[in-house]
Amino acid sequence: MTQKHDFDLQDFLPYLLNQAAEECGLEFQKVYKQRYGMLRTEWRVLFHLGRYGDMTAKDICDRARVHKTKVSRAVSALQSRGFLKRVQLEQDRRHERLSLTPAGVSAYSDLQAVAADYDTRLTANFSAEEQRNLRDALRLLARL
Amino acid sequence: MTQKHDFDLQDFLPYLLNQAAEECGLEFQKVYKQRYGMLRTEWRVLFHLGRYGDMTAKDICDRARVHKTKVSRAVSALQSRGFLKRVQLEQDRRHERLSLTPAGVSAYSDLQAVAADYDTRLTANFSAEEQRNLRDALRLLARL
DNA sequence: ACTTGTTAGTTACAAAAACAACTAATATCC
DNA sequence: GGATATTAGTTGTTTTTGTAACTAACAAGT
Repeated sequence: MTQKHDFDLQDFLPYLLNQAAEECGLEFQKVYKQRYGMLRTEWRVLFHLGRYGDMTAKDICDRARVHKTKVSRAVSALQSRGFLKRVQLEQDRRHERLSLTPAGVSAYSDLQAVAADYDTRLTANFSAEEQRNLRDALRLLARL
Repeated sequence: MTQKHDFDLQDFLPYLLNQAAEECGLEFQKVYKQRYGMLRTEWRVLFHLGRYGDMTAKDICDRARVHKTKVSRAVSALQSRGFLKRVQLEQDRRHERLSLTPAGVSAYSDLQAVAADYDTRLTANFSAEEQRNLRDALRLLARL
């Protein structure tokens, strides 16, 4: 019986993407975990608010493509640790505007700098054009 | 106070990689989940054995960079559903050689074809050179 | 032979994620 | 105005993962 072996697992894009994402995520994860005890979704919520300004949990769900239960729990955790505060909107009391506290802003600034650094290091071996092509391709694949 | 906003979250490579991996993994995941009730690690173990031939759990751990507990559970699950069998090696009874059953080979063939198809569709919008560059970059980032 | 160390794999328990069911507020249709 | 549907967000339960401790087999030095 002859096997086909059309392609290698290492050439399968979903697999490759996953391996790369896992490898690249690890180091940064250590930082926000050890320095602030944050989970991945918590860091993402923090980053959204820090980078794009106040918004509701729903906004974050849509922008980051994270399920609302994950965001809900991340928001609770961040609030209980004093990184953000919630204000119910008067015009529609279902929504609540989330905004970072000074501690939140400070954590964001710190982590954002680490992230920027790390990103630079990750792509140090790529030319400017290669970097652009890579990010373009990834954005396309991610439908962002 | 002026914010720096060095970069966008969507330009942060670990984030981008993650979003792309998640998006691209979804569709294929549905297939192996619905068609064979497999988990991600189970599909990977199946693929390793189908594509690269019999090997031990440890070999799979090393090649796929998966923790041994995950592989152990995946192997048990695949075995209990009749997709693979284990044979303890005589020269060293700590090892066991894993090999696919006919049902396992059949599932592999099927899923492998689906994967090949899907990969082709994913990269349909890229030129041959762009595809090569993308995979090269990802392999580099994944340290594969 | 016998302590010490290492390796392959499993098991048990804790953390995190996925999924579904729920509440409360608003919108819509009759 | 009142039943019905939607929407934002939460809570509870089940899967899945991560971590650490464990067993069994072997290796190596003394």
